[in-house]
Amino acid sequence: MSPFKQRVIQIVRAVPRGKIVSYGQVALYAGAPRAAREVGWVLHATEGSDLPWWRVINKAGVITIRGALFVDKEIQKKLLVAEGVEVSDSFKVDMKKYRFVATDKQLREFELPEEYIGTIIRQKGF
DNA sequence: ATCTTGACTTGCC
DNA sequence: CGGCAAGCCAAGA
Repeated sequence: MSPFKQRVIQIVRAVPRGKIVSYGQVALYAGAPRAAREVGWVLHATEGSDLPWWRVINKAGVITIRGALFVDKEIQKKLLVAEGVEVSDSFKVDMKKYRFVATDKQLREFELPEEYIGTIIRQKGF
């Protein structure tokens, strides 16, 4: 398993109940700012594990799950609603309200280079 | 090695 | 807002 995958898993696990992160955000925390699509790939590949994959959606706050065999938008919506996250009929979530932002301490636990953490902190919006 | 395919993002109308 | 093209990068074929 690649280090990237390991980090993605670790990061997603750090997302608390009722909170949401975007793929790009996870990619950023994982040290690969432009690897958002790979995050989706990793989640897909780890289907069946205890990973809270449903807390990862796209940046616009929309559930964009595609072509999954055993999971679909409805399932994900249900899982989120069960945690107290409001999901609209068009599968949209209020990111401003539910977005999870990693603390400095957590970022350090992700074992990223010190200067890279500075880069992340400098990033205001995603 | 080369080409296609995404559970994505960003920028430009 | 909404649609579209390009960018990105790992996996599979």
